[in-house]
Amino acid sequence: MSTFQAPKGTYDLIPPDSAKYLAVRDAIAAPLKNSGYGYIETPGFENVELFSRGVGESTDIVSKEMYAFETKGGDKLALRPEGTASVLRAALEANLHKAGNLPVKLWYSGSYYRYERPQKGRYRHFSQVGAEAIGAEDPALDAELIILADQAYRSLGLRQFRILLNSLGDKECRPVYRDALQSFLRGLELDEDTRRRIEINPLRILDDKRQEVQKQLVGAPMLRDYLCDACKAYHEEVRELLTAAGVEYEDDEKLVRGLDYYTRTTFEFVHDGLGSQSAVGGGGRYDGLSEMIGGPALPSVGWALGVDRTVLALEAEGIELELPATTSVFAVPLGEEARRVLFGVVTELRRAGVAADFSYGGKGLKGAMKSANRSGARYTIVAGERDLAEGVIQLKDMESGEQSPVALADAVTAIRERLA
RNA sequence: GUGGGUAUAGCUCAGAUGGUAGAGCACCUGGUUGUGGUCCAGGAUGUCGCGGGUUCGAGUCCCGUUACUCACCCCA
Repeated sequence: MSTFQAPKGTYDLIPPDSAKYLAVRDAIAAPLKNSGYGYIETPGFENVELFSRGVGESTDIVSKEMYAFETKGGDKLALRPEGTASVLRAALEANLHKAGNLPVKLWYSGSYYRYERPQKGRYRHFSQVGAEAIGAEDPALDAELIILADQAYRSLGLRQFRILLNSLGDKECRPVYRDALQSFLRGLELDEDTRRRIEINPLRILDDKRQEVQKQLVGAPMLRDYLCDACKAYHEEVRELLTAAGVEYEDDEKLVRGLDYYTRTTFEFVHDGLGSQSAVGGGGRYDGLSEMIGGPALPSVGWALGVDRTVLALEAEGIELELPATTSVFAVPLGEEARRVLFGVVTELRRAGVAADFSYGGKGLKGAMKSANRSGARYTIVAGERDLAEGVIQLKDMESGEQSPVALADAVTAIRERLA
């Protein structure tokens, strides 16, 4: 313990748990890499205006939770609270949409920042893997993304997650619904904060978790009844494609996302073993976002999955990922000469692609063997004066405890054969 | 931002009614002067979150404070 500790709402990823995070990121990315998505990396901070216009001034993310600051040069920046606006900005800036190959499909992995009260599954610095398909209006694209997320979760062994699906309508039909909903909500008994939300983001009130609120929402106008024919047909096609792919989902008319840019298809992946922060991933279509940030019309769809929450979900289901042992061979030297010789063998092994480690710090044999054991290595190589005089090193199988001499000259080859 | 809970060894936690601390695991040493994991024997470890108060005496009671945590809210 030093004088300092990680700031509120943040945590350090340390071994051995950190290996799980790497594995989860890889597992989520794998289906994307396999489906035409290219990797993109954008800065950790952006012009604050990108988020206030893109994500929406009315959202909590922008109005209350953004780490915004001014630089010495007077630029107004913000740590990114989400990925979609940045990725779209970068794609537009690089003119990826003009290369004549729409949709532009991108995936990313990184850290995001929101100033919130921390709790289980909710941190001020969190990690997401995301995917965006920019510049095409095609229900198959919406379906593809949902299917790929489903595939990612299943490849990790997760089973107890649900996919919630809804359509938010488009710029034709949503405003009509919004008016109807507002009229309805204004007649209810609600607290001040919620009343304010009627005016800025009425749809959000639908998924308020408080029972006294939910009771009053009985009989509220439902978006489904207001969807225009185009939105209805589009949504129906997404549903059919998912069903044909064998992906199970639940229609949830109250599913609303907290970012203003979403239109039409919207979905959320929830896990019931996580307590309050049950959404492990979410996304949807954002056909208007490009124009909102000054670009051309580019209908797009995307999602982001929370790495931290996915790890929590794995723990909730009691899933242990099968992670390969980090070290295959551990070297234990006895004496100075052996130290030089075995260090050379370790270097050769590593160059040959074998995960090898060495007993550093001049430990005694007993302590060095203990380190060998803790490393998880399948084999330990031991050598002292006696062995070197005979031109051999001892190769010990840590599982069986059996040990046999191997000629030093072809030790690397012999070890590789054993490991194969 | 609002409400609840918790804070004791590296970790997980026990310490009724106030009498200055304990377990399990982990760790270290030895049994094995060239062998880990198992087994046996032994050992070290704490400003009891921090500050103040009550008391002859506070890990225990009271006040404050900080951190953590869960829920609301929000969302990945």
